[in-house]
Parts: sequence; C-alpha cells; structure tokens
Amino acid sequence: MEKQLKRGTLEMVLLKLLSGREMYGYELVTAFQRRGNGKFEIKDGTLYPVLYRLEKAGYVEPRWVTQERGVPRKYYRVTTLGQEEMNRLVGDWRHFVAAVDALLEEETDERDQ
Amino acid sequence: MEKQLKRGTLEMVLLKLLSGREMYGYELVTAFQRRGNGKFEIKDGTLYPVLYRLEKAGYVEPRWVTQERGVPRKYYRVTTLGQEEMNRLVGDWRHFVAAVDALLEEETDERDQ
DNA sequence: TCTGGTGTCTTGCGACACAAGATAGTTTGT
DNA sequence: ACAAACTATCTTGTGTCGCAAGACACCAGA
Repeated sequence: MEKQLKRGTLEMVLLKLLSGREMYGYELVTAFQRRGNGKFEIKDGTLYPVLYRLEKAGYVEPRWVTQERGVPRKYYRVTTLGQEEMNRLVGDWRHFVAAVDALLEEETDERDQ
Repeated sequence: MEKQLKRGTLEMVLLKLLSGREMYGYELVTAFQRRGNGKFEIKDGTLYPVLYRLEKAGYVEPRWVTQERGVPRKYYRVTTLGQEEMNRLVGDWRHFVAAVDALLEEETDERDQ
C-alpha cells in the first residue's frame, strides 16, 4: 500500500526536503533511509526519474559539483516556481487527507441524505 | 495529483463505505459524487475493476438483486476478512499520514543528524 | 422518437514506483 | 595486487492502476 501512497506525495516531499537546502541524489536516498526508519524509503531507480521530471518542469535546478575525490555530485535546489508548486501540493495534500479522514470517521450505518 | 493519491486509499475507502451497509456499483459512484463535493469522485470504469479485486481477494461478496423494474443490481457486502483488511489499511494510512506530516513540519534548514 | 438517467462491464492508454543492471571512482582488508 | 563494499549517477523493462471511451441493456419523460 505504501507504494501506492507514495505516488502523489513523493514530489511534494522531495520539494520540501530540497527547499531546506540543496542536496544530491544519493544523499536524498540515504536521508530517506535514515529518517523513515524503514518506512518511506526511496530507491535510486525511482528518485532520478522524479528529479528529471521536477527539473523539466522548472521546479528544481541542478548544479554539478566536482569533488577532489570521488564521483561528481549533482546538487539540486528548488526554484521559486518550485516553492509555489510545493505550497500548492501541500494544500492539496492536506485537503485530501481531511476528505479521507472525514469518510473514515463517519457513522458506519448512515444512508443517503 | 488527486489521481495519484487515490491509489492506496481507494480500496480502504470502498471497504469503509461497504462496511456500513451493502451497496451496488452505481450507488457507490453517486455516493462519491455527492459526498466528495466534486473532489474524491470515482468513475465506473475505475470502480468495477476495484470491486473485482476486492471480491477476488475475499474482502467483499456480491449478491445479485433483480428489480421489479430496471436493470438487476449487484450488491456488495464486506466479509469478516474484509473488515480485518480495512482495519489494517486504516492503520497503514494513519501511519503514513503521520510520517508525511512530520516531514512537512520539520524546520526547513535542518541538516543530517 | 429521442434524449437522459440507471446499471454493469470491457479495452486501451498513460503515468509511475521499482527491480535489475550498467558504469565509474574510492576505500579497506587480505 | 586483488577483491569486496561503498559512493554516485543513469537506463531499461515490468507490473499496477485510474480513467477515458465505448458497448450493452432497461426505463421514463418530452
């Protein structure tokens, strides 16, 4: 089920994390592993396509950083457009959660009207 | 985005509605239209495959009811297995929402550790 | 007659998380 | 010197699933 729930929240959560500070892909994967305590993980095969979508939409901007040692890292930062999109997504999210919770808390025997 | 969010919640919400009383497909569609106020609608092309999944999994049981007038209706009721599944799904849902909300409410500038 | 509501069902499409694998540099142990 | 294991990015193929679109069938009102 978690797999399905991620659809629709992944971009929002990613924008949120990147709005804190610029991060690179592998860092995001490990950040999710650590914070999620096993739940809310993300695989790199999932992450990179999402970052491309966000970049293509103008929500994030990449920046290559060559290390003295090691493989170059691609840091992403959120654009102002991305900030607006994030706020919109968070609004939608809260709205959706409220609607579902309302359904879940209804009396079980109610009829139409 | 709503489209994506529905994946993972649709079965739970459906089980919830059907646990109140048995309902038939078209009734569910109109119930969602009315309650959702435009949001959280479901199309019949979406609904029927979901009902088959639930039936195949043993979570709901169908019952044909022939009307004096009109097309026969296929009523679905939730099995005890379906009840358990619903409770499990609701638990997962609340858990997931809590995890996402925690992420959304973090300080924006936090670093690792 | 013809539109529109009621009712179930099927086919095909597009979106997307993920598994699996490729590529490449670094580090550590033997 | 060699082999794991870790860091880091990227691609391809697969399966799931909401939905648009349409088929079929019955009924009521204009």
